[in-house]
Amino acid sequence: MQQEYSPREVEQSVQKIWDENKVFKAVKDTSKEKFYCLSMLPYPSGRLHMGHVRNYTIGDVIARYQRMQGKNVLQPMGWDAFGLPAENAAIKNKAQPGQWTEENIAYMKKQLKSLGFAYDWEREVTTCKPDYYKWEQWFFTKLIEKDLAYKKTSAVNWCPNDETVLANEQVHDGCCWRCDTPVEKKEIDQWFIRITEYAEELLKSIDDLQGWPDSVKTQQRNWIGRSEGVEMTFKLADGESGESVSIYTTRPDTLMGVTYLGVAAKHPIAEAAAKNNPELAEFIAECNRSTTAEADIATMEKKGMATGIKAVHPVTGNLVDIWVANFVLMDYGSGAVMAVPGHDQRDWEFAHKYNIEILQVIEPIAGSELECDLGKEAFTEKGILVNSGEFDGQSSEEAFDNIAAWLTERGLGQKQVNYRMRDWGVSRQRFWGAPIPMVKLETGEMVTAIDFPVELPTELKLDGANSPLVNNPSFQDVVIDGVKGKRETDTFDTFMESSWYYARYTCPESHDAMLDSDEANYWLPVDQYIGGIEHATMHLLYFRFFHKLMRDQGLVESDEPATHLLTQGMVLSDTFLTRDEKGTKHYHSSEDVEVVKDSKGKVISGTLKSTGESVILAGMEKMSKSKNNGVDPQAIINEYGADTARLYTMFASPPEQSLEWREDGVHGAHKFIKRLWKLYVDYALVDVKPVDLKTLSGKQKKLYSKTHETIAKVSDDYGRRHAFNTAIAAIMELTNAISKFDADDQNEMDKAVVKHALDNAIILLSPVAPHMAQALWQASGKETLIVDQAWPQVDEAALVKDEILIILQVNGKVRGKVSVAADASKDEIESLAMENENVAKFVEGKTVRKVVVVPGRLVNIVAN
RNA sequence: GCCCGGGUGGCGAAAUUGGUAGACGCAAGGGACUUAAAAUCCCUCGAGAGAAAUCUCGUGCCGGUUCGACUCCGGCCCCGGGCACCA
Repeated sequence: MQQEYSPREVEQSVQKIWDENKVFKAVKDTSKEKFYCLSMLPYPSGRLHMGHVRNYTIGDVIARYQRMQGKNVLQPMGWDAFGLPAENAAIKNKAQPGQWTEENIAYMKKQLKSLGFAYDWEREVTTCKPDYYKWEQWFFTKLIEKDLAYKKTSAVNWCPNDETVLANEQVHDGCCWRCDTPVEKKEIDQWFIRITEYAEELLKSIDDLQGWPDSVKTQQRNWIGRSEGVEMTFKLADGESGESVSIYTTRPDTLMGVTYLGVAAKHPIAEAAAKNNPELAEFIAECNRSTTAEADIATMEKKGMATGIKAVHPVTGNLVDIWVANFVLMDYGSGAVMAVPGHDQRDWEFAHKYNIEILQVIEPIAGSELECDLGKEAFTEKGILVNSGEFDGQSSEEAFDNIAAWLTERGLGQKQVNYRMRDWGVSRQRFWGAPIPMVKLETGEMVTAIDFPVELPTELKLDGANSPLVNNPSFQDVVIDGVKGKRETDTFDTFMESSWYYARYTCPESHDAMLDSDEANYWLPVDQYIGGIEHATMHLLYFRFFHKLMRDQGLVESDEPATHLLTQGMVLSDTFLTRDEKGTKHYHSSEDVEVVKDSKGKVISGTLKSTGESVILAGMEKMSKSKNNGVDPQAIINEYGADTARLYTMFASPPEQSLEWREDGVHGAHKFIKRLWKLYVDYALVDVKPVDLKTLSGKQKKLYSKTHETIAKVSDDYGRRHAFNTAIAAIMELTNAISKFDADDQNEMDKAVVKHALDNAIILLSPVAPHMAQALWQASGKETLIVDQAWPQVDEAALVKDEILIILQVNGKVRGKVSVAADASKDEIESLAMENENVAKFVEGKTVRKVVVVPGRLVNIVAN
């Protein structure tokens, strides 16, 4: 055994043992409790980043801990291999996206292996391979059969110059990222999956997700956005051609306050009105010069223009103007809204701007402190109806039901439950994705493909912005039952692949079915899912939805894909920038910056090493290429080893918080490993007798108790709290106690207590730093692997305390401390408190009003 | 704009159910070892006052509840994540 810690040698030799013995191969075994530990699969962008290291270390610590609890653990890994970056790289390098992706996977796999994660690599899934996506295509055709998938028109970002569809990411300040042309909205035919059919179940079963964070569950509830309201129609005024306008409102009680209707620029009424109205046509064109991103739409200036068309108020018969409004979306609801400026703030602002009548139809309940001044703002609370004819005097709640009933009787509307969530658009006009398995026959009929996979050509001709699948006869031309047809050239949204990969891991070798139900139902649901908080709604909702779809297809039995979820925070790092004459920002790597610290060590300024120019300290930001503040995990692994990288990322902050990367901290983690290594090697081959609590001396008992307190703390932190940072802090405390313990070479029991503490320290640390723990384990002569070692049991007797420290307070302020027998009575504690000199000083001259005794903790004397 | 988080020493953080604010670590300062540096080891380390005991202040800001608030409630400020074609 080496006296000095050498991570490179240790890690290589330990990884070799794991590989050669297939230590992490997972096999179904009904005699054991299973534990499926899953980290979100990476997009193969080229190299691992620190976010990956953090995500996968969290998963690995949990997986190894659960294995040592005796469970049959499955921890797989794979690649979310379709996506936009491969297309961009392919166009840039004039190469095939598949080849670029494969090279990235090979490199990143090597990096993952060097970090020592306990993956069963035999289950590796790569989503761009036909044997994976063919089942997704097959499944889509099942959804078509059940009418859970359909085609409709929907808006995309369109660059009129390049004549191509742009992702939101490819739109910069409303313009195309390539040619800077202002982006327009364009309606095109696309495929959708009816997630709204499952909205109610997706909402209700959130309550069953007890192991999911509340923040994610709340975000999902709000995303689904269930509301109860009334759907109703406004007929167009006499003499107007066209149909009626359908709207939905959650406030039918304010119906009498409607003074106008708002419709989307793409609404048929708006388009019809624009035919003879060039000014309106120009306004509609202006509305279409925007992106499809909701954040853009919600923050843009609210604008509108009257169409000149009027609708009839269903109750009063009054005529109300129909306006085109840029904040009404065609893709959401019916593309029209009723506007009540008296009781909706956005409508109020719009009415003010365009001088539209503002009516009060709700007043505050008598005696309430709410103010209603429609000259200042809308009154949006519920209250009592006024100016509402036969509904006057009713409460908002009563009027909701009565107005709904009134409309229902006359066939003008009815109560309806609505969801904010929209159907899932899965069409992408891209070439690096799974082809959507649909065929348009020459008869005009749209049919599902019958042959799977519908394979993506491996040699794609890239000659510009358009998809090489379009106008590509060798891909598109097909004959189904003797009828010629052309294949769909859109590919699937990559969220499709990442919605079911977790199930495929359970049976990656299943060649005649999407899933092998025996395997899937043994391993599923996932017991612990780990990934970034940024996936709280979209991915994690599609993931839940797909599981229910697969259940209803008879592929799995459970209702939810994962029982526990851990969402890890981002990895941030120092950002440095300079500005040129134009004010353009230039980001600089920390390696190129010389920092200046004040006397307390706080960084106060910095200069560029090359030119001496002073830099702006832009604070901690998410590591990214664009900010030039990324730290390459490979450099850390090369310098300090994988165990240090793992230890630092687990110690620096709790997993759910963002992690601020500091090289200094990495160094500190490395120092701790070296210290524990040194302590251990001296004792590695010391042969000791078993420890018996009853015969221990005071100092021995203290270390033995500390050992068992640490076991209890670390077990709880790993298993229940996922507080890896405090678990490591506890192991550090134990290590400090070991090094302070002055063992007598001649005292057998001294050595036994120290060895006991050291053995436990490395077992407890092994999920985080598995290589060094295994190497030390071997060094002490053990032939089994530390990962197969049973997790240590707490000796409860060692936790029993004879004396307890009691805090003495006067009026809530600490005035002293006293050690009392663990079984001291309240009265005894109270009198001990009164005897304390400092306490007496503060009570003197005052009357004791009350004494609060919290057993085992404190005494608070209230006196004045 | 809407939804969800977060804000504690010079820094990362801890305080698990309302009960000692700052565990553990980094940086910094002092010391030991060394020709020297690195490495390692020891000591100090929220601010202010004091020789010390100890006292006062202190968890983004303002207010409230409580014997007692980092923790609960109301209002505000700032930072981050998401908003449906980045993944």
